[in-house]
Amino acid sequence: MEYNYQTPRYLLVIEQIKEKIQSGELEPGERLPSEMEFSKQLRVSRNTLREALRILEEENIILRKHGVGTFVNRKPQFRGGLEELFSITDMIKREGKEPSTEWLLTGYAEPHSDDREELELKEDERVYLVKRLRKADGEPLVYCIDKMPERKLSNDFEIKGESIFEALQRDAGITISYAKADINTIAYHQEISKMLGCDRDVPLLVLKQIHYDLDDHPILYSLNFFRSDQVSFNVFRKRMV
Amino acid sequence: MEYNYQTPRYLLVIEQIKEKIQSGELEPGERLPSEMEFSKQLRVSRNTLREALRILEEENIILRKHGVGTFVNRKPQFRGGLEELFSITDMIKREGKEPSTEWLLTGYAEPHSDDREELELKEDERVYLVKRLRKADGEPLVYCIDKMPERKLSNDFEIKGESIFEALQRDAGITISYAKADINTIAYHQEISKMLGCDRDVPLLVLKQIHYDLDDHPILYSLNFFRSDQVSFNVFRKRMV
DNA sequence: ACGGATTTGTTCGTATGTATA
DNA sequence: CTATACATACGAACAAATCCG
Repeated sequence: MEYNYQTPRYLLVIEQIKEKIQSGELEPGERLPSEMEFSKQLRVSRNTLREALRILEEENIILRKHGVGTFVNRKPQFRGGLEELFSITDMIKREGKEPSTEWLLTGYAEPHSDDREELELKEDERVYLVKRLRKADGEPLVYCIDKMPERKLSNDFEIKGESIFEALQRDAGITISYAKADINTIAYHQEISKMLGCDRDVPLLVLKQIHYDLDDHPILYSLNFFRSDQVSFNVFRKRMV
Repeated sequence: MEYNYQTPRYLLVIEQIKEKIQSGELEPGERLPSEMEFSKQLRVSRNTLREALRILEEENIILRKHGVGTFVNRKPQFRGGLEELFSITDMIKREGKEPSTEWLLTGYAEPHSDDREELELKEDERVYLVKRLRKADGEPLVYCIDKMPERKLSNDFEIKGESIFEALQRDAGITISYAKADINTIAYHQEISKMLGCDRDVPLLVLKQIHYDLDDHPILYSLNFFRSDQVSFNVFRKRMV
């Protein structure tokens, strides 16, 4: 066989695969054909294909799993700027998707030790607890736990189908002014991962926030669990010298 | 046996376990005794112990793995504020630990397609590539990949043992002024997780940053992979109405 | 709990084109 | 032109991880 070394064959294979992804022939998350089959399709040796895959993996375009297969990487499509308190509703709308919320639980509950500390609760004070699953076009995206100190709320405080910020404003006359956010990640959570409908190998981004009112009192303690294959956060960072 | 129902027994068990963690008898990451054995130790039934564990898991103090065991959760000890461009060295020093850096690679390399886009590279332009492993008291904490466009640097540009910001300032007269940061997470990375010495179930926090100079030109493209059991990020978020 | 099938990971051997001294 | 080194390309065999009945 004669070779044309103007451009090496594995580079051509890389372009072919990228094109298949661009054109939608290979969708994010989808499995590529097995190396054996794919190499026949593309009319190159398995080794040449593997060299292409090696580079695509380095470029973070595909993900290879030993004994399982090779997959097109999903890129997070929802992005939230962290400088501002973003509304998850807006984040979803910005992507042209339809936001919806599944209300799992509302009502008073006993606080955990964390809650007591973060919300500066008094002895025996309960919290108003809200658990929600928020979706984009019906696909679960975030699981939200929100807690508010009982004493800050009116007796008949209730939330139904509206934003928590709005309910606090209307029912208790409280304006949220800022929040301290903490970002972390967990590998997998039995319940939460299941509710979000994501596999064992999709970690969750955890956004833990304490919201304060205009008088710097802690009002709202939020835990948000985002699907990390759908969401990323971004920040503008200034250099202070 | 007579019971004292002033406080239910499982709450006492919770306190006992928390105390063991506080006192250091149980260390973060350590496995608790099996439920059978532990319940004998604490002189309660396995069910009572399980009720305590259920709550501790809900409070995120322990982690239970089906068929494996129960573990004390590690709390991230290193925290980085995202508003400012923090130095990882400072982040480590702030915790009273000794920072050190293992230089894995420095030199020119071919850019990936991402690099080309983010750094606005010219055709055939290479990047100066730095790979480092940064440690606290000898323990790996972050794996860093940094890339700079060739054309912005002097011919004899070289980095050895100093900060990249300093080297850019000294050798190329470039001042980094701000950065756009993107936060995400990946479940596991064969090489990187191994280098950081963390298990399959510790995800990595990924901080992807593009740094700009005073003229808003992209100068430095950084990928930082943090051990998520050691590090968390925090931000102060203002409400814009 | 086990075995077999599938898939990726690794390492050989071999051959050819390109670049350089 | 030769000798050498290197990157590219193909094929084959085996190891290791995973999946499924």
